Amino acid sequence: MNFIITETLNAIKHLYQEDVAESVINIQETRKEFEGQITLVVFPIVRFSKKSPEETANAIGEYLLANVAEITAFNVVKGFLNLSIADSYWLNLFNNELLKDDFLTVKPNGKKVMVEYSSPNTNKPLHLGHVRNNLLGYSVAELLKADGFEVFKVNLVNDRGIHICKSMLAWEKWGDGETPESSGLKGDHLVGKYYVIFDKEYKKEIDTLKLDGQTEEEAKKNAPLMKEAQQMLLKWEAGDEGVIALWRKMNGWVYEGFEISYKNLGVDFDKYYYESNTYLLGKDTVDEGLAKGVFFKKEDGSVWIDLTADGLDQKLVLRADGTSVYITQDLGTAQMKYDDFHMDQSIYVVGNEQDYHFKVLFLILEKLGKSWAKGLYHLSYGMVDLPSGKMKSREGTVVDADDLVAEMVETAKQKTETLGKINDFSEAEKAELYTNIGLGALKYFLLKVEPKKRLLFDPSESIDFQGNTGPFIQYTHARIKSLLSKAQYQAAKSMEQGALTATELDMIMLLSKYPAELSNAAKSYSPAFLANYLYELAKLFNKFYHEVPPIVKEENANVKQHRLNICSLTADVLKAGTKILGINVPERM
RNA sequence: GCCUCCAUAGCUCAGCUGGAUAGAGCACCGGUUUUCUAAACCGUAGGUCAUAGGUUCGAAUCCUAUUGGGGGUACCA
Repeated sequence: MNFIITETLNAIKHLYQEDVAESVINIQETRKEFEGQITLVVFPIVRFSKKSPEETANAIGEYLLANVAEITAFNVVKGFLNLSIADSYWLNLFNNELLKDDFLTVKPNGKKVMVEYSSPNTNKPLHLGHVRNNLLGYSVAELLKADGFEVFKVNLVNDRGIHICKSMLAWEKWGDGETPESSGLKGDHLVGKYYVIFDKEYKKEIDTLKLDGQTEEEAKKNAPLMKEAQQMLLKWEAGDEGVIALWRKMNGWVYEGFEISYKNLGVDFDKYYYESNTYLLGKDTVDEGLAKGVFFKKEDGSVWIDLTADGLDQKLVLRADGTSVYITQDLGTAQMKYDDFHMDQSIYVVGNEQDYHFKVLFLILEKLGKSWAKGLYHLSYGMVDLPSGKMKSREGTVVDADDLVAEMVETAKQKTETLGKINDFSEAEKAELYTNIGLGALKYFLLKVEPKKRLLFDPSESIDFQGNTGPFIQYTHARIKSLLSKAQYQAAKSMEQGALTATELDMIMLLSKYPAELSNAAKSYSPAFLANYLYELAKLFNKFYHEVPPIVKEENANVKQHRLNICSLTADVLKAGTKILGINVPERM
């Protein structure tokens, strides 16, 4: 559409002897209720033409009609100049640009980006909140890959700390030797069970202490279980063999469980980092900061940074006893990750409850003069809430990831069976299809919403399979594939030179926007933009499909080839786009 | 208290860097299958874009304040 901008600039120069900036030219798609495809908003030009909007629009319209071959007509509504572009222009665009092999691919841009996501605690199974994180992280990584980046997906596993010791302690006390093998419970669920047991027993102790006259705060601190857990953490840090062995065993169970969950969700990682290896990092960075005068030491020996000039607070970066806090570790880990990969950008996919933390972290790294600090980005996403409020692992008010996936697949199975279209599938093919549809529904449901918005999930209302959903897009793809196969489609340019139907034209315009939509989604780190585009495309295709007479029976070979080309490209775009969302589109469903 | 994010149809969400009469899906009501997959298509209905100001030729969009909700807030991660 660049030629319209150029020609409009020419028009203004010719008509009003003004050289105006390109930003003055405001082009948009023509609204459906008016004639034309491209609309020039003339209000910004009025101050140069010194004429009324209508007069200006008409003058520019006349000029464009006379001087630009592709423009076949125009009309003016208030300050809007609606331009009709020749069908031949759209057909050429379609045949020469959109049908090129590289239409769906972007050249490598030579930049490296790291996406850190998932980052689970090893004391409980994944729940719906983690699912959002995983799908978002995976999808953003794929999005950046599709936009030309070299991408590293990493998972920083929180495998140590007091919360891990809680489930270890509870298992030791009440586990009675239970293992995933002995009870048949998935490893992460088994460990999670003891985390809950700890909490329950801990609360009992608190209640008892409170009856003895202690305050809530005192009781929390003095509860024997908590003291024991803290003892255990000290032992762990001291390298106590028994504790380490137990820790290895239970973490091993969790990893086996996570492996399954990750596989079911279809997410993967290029590298795992473990906090048990990184929790001591960052002290060098603290020294560096002190040497550079970025940090300062208080009388008690604790190290701080003063960010009040930046509108933030004073922040502790090292405790008086020399032990790390969360941010100490993150400073060190950030350095290590950069040393490992030398990436240009680094994305942290972490919930919005940590907005402040990352603001501080990035600011500190910048103040330390890290050249790579400007490439850091916190992809903050909203929590997934239930109608009853926040999900809490300890209280058992969570939607379990494994259960949810299983439910979705089961629903897909029931719906598919009811429709009875795939009775000739093998059992394995059926199972694969149910998985793809169930997960397609779940993934689309979570990804179509802008990341930063909080998400409400009502377990009593099942996720839809109709309308603006994953299965709708999958269905559209399957339908096209079936059509192409019936028509024995062969890829080739068509010689069609006739008139386009309105919907055909809309299809070409919408298809042509794919690269820009992709790139915009990548720049915004928002799979939601892509998801919404794909939905729009599928929806428009279904309208097109319904409107045109059966293509398979079309007698005009050029028209037939042309329409099949539209179908084929639509299927390709849907497939490429959904792949980025982690959704598989079936050939039949 | 302070910081920050959010608020659009009964529900779940779109609405890109300000542009024409604010759009989808679900749910509701009605229609479409001797024609390429009806998980589809077409139609009816549904709105004071939280509220009040401001900037602008023009505001759901930008600014300020207020209300409501989420999150954070110096030794948890």
